[in-house]
Amino acid sequence: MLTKTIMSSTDTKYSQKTVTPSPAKYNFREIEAKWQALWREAELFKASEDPTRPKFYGLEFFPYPSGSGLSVGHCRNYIPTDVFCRYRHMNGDNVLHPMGWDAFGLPAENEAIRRHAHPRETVPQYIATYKRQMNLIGLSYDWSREVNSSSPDYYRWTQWFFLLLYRRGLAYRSTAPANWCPSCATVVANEEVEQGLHERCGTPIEKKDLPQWFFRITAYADRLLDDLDTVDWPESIKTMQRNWIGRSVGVEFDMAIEDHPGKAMRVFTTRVDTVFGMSFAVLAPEHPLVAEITTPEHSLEVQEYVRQARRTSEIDRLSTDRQRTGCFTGAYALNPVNNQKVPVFIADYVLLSYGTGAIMAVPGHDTRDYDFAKNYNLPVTTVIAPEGWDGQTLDSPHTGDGTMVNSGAFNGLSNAEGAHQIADWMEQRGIGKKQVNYRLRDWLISRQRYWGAPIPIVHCDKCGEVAVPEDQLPVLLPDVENYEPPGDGSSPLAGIADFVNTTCPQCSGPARRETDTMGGFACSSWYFLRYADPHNDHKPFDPAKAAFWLPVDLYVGGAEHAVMHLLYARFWTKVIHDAGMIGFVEPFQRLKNQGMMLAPDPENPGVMVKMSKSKGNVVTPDEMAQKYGADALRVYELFVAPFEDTVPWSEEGINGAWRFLNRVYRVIADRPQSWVSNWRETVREETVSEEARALARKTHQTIAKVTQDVSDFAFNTAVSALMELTNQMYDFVQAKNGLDYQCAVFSQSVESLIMLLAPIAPHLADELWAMLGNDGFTYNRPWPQYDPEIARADTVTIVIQVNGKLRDKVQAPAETPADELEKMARASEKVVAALDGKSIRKVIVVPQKLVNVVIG
RNA sequence: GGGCGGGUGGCGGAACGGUAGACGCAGCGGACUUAAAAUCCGCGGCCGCAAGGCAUGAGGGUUCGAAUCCCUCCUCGCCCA
Repeated sequence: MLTKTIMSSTDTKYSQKTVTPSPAKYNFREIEAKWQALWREAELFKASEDPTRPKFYGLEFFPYPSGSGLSVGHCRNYIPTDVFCRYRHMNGDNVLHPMGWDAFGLPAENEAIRRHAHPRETVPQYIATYKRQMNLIGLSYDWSREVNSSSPDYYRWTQWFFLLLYRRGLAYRSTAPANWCPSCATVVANEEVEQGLHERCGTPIEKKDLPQWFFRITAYADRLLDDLDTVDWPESIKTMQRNWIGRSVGVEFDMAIEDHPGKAMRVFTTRVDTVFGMSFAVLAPEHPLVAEITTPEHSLEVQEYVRQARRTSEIDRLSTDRQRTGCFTGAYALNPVNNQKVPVFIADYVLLSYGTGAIMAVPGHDTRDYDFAKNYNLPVTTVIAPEGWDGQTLDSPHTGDGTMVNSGAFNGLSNAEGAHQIADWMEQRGIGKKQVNYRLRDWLISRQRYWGAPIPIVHCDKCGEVAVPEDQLPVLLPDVENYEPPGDGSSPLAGIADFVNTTCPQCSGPARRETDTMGGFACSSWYFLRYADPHNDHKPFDPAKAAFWLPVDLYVGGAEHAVMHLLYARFWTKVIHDAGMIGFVEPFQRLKNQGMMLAPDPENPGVMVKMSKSKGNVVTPDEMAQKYGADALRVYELFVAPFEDTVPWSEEGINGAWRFLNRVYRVIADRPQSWVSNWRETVREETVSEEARALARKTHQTIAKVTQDVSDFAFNTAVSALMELTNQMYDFVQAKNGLDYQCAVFSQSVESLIMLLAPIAPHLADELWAMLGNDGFTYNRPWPQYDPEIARADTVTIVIQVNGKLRDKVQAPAETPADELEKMARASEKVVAALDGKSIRKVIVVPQKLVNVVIG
């Protein structure tokens, strides 16, 4: 009886209860250590830059090295990307596959504070662990290009890019209510707020007015949207980005306020086609106009409502299953298209931060307005008639398309056409203006934290805000013992006099340094460029080198970064392009998101949850490499499910992968004498027997299948094809009855299997290749090519159906013509039996596949 | 509430509109073994002695033929609210 226990990584002795694979003949520990050393010695994965060959740049998301190290869950990203890079190299590409560390930022700092250890100490330790684990599972990184975002020779250039954005008017400082995380004691970007909570620590986000640095990403909103059409990304990620940018086209217009000459409320609407159906108007409670237009008799009530709204989170305010509340201001506004007087309300479902913070309300055609109107007994007018409308007021809002009614001169038009005409008409008469609105806000980059790149700005009483000259970069992060955030909204750097006090680069007078640091997303917005030229002391990168390697051909990481990192990196890329440093506008050509790895939740038996240190259900690659080998871990992670799918961890599964590798090892290593290195010269004349032809056919089919599957990221079916080939090689060997033999056909299969397996289980592949007397690494061998002639089946099974139901099967030569197949089907006893007096109405023939006899 | 994905054996999963369940895990039977492990061979959706029938979340539709395409519904996951 096999039972599994998860061992701690320090426990090298197996308990009696664990699955203990017999070492058999496949000594993976020895083999893997040996080949990893040889690869390192040969600098095998150092990127070559041969201009006569194509380039391939494969990259994983910039990892933040955490104290818990890598789990087998993280490997679902690294292993497939590694397979792909190795595959491209065997196809003759110059391959760049670099790795580095997103070491600045909140996670590293918070972890350091929790452990009472300085990030300067902990980060290098964590990096060493990650690096050791990555090498342990055989990842093919060019470590000579390793970067670390917290190192001055890296963040010097992050600061350089900050100044580039600053010079181009894309970085600015402004005081605005910002998302404040009280637990992290810093402001954070919109993108880091999830359901009103800080996505890093789960603390409810508050609003705080502080002077903050922003990047003007909104200036690039249209390009960020449009260029999505040019990249090969999962459609879901593109949709998320489009939604996040949230472009909406509409009309902005002013409404005069009765008894307040000169005052107007400006509203934004995406449904100007419904403007004739306006029955009231709504201001956001925080709107500055509220105080000015509220009549004395409504003043108390309005003030109370505003207080309440300020206390309510945006999530609640926008929630659809909440009662729509509001409060009448006593004021009236004029609808400019028909001069109708409408009451002005405040309501918390209107947000000051979106559009103009004021809306026209059309209860006939908007659900929220409708709910509100019902609560406050406001009139509902139908202006877009659904098909077959009987002229009665509808008892639910009609939000779809229709024909315009009750809309003056525009009656009878389709609402789509009406929207255009009304917008034009309003523009002509100077009433309104077409306007594009975005949900996207500028990117808040300031952090009141220690562990980040200091913002390279100096504040001078005389000169104001002054950029630190480029030759004075980097602005070094001071080495201090105490870096806990003071919590009052100032940065820990603000308390360090040596850092703060400086001279103005312009007038040389006394000045103060900016004490905010940049959020971690700045570092990860350009690291993929640095890998092209990681040691450049004069520039962030040499444009020629960037032109050679970029854009990234394949970018692999978790879908959780769908918005933040990917949007920011795209933005910086466009800015760097506009500055003339690169020739492309999208950094990542092809994007892939791996699925999560789940593990049992120790607190809820039977429930699978994401593997995490806090849950205590982490399985490490170290344990698995020790027990089954890195190659088995790689095979298992590739085989278990499609790359994008979430899967549960299973130790039985990796045991199966290990068994497969043993079968591969034995089928080759048990009969080295059967290997003929010159099989190419004799293989044709040898494939005369049916079994030899079958093996040759299977081999070439497998080459075709694995090549296609790896290109498509369908690693699970690629592995299963290799298993099938291995099984058939055993069949072939058994047919040889254990005799000593030399065989070109078998050698062809052996070599193909080794090479197809090389990106997947590289240690074993190199070992087997060397065992057969060959020199060098499989990494440097050409990828096998298949011959469609040999791969083609010469006999096929033809399925015979009657009325679409399977009735019989016959074997036929692949090239049997359709009329011949039909004859065979009509002759089938099963067909004759099914006919039973009925007549054949039709016969469908699909050559090489089936015949369907339709009777009735 | 909206958007995007999924629902196929005991389990992970295969399947250009054309033999549903490849490959693997677990299971069962056998060989080898003093015994076990490992390995090897074989069996395996459900009902039925069989012929055959029923099967890809449920129900409709298109088609000679649907896991696959269309509609309605149920359900799970992710993202946005």
